[in-house]
Amino acid sequence: MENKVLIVDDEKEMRNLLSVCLKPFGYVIDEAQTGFEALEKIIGEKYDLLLLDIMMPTVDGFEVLRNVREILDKDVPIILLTALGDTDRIVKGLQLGADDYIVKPFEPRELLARIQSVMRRAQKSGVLEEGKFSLHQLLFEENKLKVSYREQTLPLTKKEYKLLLRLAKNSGRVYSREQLVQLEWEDYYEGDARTIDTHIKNIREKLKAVGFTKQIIETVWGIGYQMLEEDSIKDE
Amino acid sequence: MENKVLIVDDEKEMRNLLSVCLKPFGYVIDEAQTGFEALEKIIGEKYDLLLLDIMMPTVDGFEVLRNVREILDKDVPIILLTALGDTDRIVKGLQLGADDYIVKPFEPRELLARIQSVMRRAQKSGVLEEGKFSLHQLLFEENKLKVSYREQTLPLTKKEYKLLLRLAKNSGRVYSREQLVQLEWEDYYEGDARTIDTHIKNIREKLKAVGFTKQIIETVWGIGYQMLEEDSIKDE
DNA sequence: TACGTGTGTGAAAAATTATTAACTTTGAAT
DNA sequence: ATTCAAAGTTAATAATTTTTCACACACGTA
Repeated sequence: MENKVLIVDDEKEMRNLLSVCLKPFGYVIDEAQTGFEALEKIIGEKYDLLLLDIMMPTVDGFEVLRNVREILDKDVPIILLTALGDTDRIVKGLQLGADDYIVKPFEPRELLARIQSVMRRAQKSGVLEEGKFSLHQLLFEENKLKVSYREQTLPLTKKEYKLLLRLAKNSGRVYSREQLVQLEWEDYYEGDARTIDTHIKNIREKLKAVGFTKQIIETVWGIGYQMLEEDSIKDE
Repeated sequence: MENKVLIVDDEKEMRNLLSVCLKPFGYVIDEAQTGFEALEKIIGEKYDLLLLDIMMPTVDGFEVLRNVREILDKDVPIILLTALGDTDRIVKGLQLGADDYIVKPFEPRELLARIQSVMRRAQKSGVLEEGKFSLHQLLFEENKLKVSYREQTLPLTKKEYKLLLRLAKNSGRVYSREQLVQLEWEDYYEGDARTIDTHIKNIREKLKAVGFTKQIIETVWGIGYQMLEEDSIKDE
């Protein structure tokens, strides 16, 4: 597989140096001398990595970074080229969404290591989309411990979230209060299982608060609670 | 695909009735008259579903249920056959790990619906194994919001968990305090980003408390924090 | 319809978690 | 070696979450 790298730096020497370091490892190099040129190239082509000098005349690295992240290519890995000790710019760059930075002058070995690391991560992050699912129009994002309905996030507490997640992941299954308490609470729980009632109540309330009115958490009289299955026409 | 069902009931009539209900839908039926016989059969063969009468002489349904769940087949779907209004036994049964129950006398239509529902769930639950990963010998179980090291669960609070999860899922990436605060906290956060320091400290402490001594959360001086990548030999 | 339980609900109490602030230690740069 | 700023640490305070309790209400049964 061929990785295309765009080197953005106003100094020709630096571009050459980077280029020489990378070519032996099979990277396909493209260069831009100004921020403006870089943006043009990125519009025209899909790169696998950007090596971006911060300090350049007119359109500087931040400008490029911002444009790329906001419009052009939200996900391309970006490594900043910075001057030694310039922590202010590094922090700013990382905050703008750069993936990593490297200080000039750099060890070729380190450059390679960082590039590989960043690109490895970029590949993983595609898979990172897992853990999302939706049920009854509710969107569950497990990575963020977030449940939302039409863009509105439910402000769930930890226990509420766990409870709702379990019910959702096992929709259709009936749980007794005792089971829920044992399953979700660390270790063994001595107290009153009716604390579940209160949590259920609060969850239902928070659902209503975002405009979600369907009663998806059902009370099973004498037994406990269950979340309705997606397609269920209430049985019994 | 052929689904094998074991019907466990001491009354021949009931076994026949169930059998007649299910056969037309392609289920392959096997029967056991006693709890003991049921256990023998389950040892000898893999079933896709158990229909289990609770009240039987000698070895009752609970006994069978317990044995199956603890030793023989932890995951086979089990539907209890119970008498009307016998909520005590139903609750106990569900607590012992039954998936559902049906009261005698039952509607064939309902029986079928419940069977299908339970089996659909059983298939899903295989996929439910997602969201587990490990890093540096730490086991992350996103479904349970749990992180553990050698079977010991870290008693993390919600924010600690989120923080650790994010760092872990993006190991190698450096985050500034500001980024972490924005990413993990709902809405916008006005306060001091150094609250992150305290959280990091507490996480590190909890890691030590379970005997995990490697320093995987690194401080990047002047910038923020990062989790080491799995295989990284500390660069720079 | 009346009864005995099981559940919904609101608010107080208890417990836990998150943040802040002050102080100590560490690291980088001169 | 000295200095300054950043990070570690601790403890107090603030905020939130969780549990409990009491009472109202609903459900199934006689």
